[in-house]
Amino acid sequence: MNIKPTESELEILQVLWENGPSTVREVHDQLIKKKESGYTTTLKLMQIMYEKGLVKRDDTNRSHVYEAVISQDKTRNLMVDKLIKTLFQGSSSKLVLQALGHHKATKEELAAIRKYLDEMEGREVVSSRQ
Amino acid sequence: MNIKPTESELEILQVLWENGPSTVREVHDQLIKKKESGYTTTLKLMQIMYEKGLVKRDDTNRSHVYEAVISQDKTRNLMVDKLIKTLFQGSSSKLVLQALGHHKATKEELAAIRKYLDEMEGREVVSSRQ
DNA sequence: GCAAACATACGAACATTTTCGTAAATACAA
DNA sequence: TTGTATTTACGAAAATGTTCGTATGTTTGC
Repeated sequence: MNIKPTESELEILQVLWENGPSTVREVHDQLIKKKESGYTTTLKLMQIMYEKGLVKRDDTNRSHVYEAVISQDKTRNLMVDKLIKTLFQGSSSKLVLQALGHHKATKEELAAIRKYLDEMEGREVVSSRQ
Repeated sequence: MNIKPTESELEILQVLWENGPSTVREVHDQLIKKKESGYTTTLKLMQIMYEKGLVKRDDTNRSHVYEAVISQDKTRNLMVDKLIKTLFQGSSSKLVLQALGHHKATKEELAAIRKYLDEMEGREVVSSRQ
């Protein structure tokens, strides 16, 4: 998959990931909560995404139902990868420290990260809980 | 600062951050190591960046010397912020786990992250290793 | 001084992305 | 049936980003 979604395409994918397969109308109704735009604009974008293979669609009914082809996880990975390459000299830990340094995380989140580090280093996870 | 550098602009900023204030020639010589392109293309881009306020320049000499206005750290933060907002539902820890999960980090890097977590949680750093 | 090399300025072509108007088909309601 | 609303398809304008040719001025070496 060599395809990098554009900004607008990402917004649409976001809706499809959250709400599952949707019609253009449904996607558009979500989008306009955030930003003014015409219906045919959303339609056109989704048609282009279809041509690109970013979404598939069921056109048995008059209102076609679109579904994301590329998963959120894959896309996240793609974008993180690019960011690390272009802005963090290929160092994922730099990105991690940047993210932790500038964005609040809850106790639970930090614990989750720590747990992940533990597993990664092959340590025994301390059973400090019931 | 409402300005989001474009892809090409980021490449130029990268060079300016690494090498400090530079002439168009110097920047261009770096860029062509990665990608074919004409000199006037680089020139034009840097002129546009100047108009946008992304760089400042010293034009006392014939070869103008350009310098990044926005710092690498600020830019990194900006981009990470956007990524977290648009793809990770505002959760920085999701981004962190994604980055750690899909990209190799060295032992030292992992240790640095752990140390950061320790400090963040106000814990004593356990010296459990040599 | 003069030509070659090098620098900036500028406009325009080109590419990509976004936006929307209009037409045609289909469903729906009176 | 007839008109109103909804949908897709399509083309093209508008907006943004990238690339480069050409003109013009400046420096350098002979």
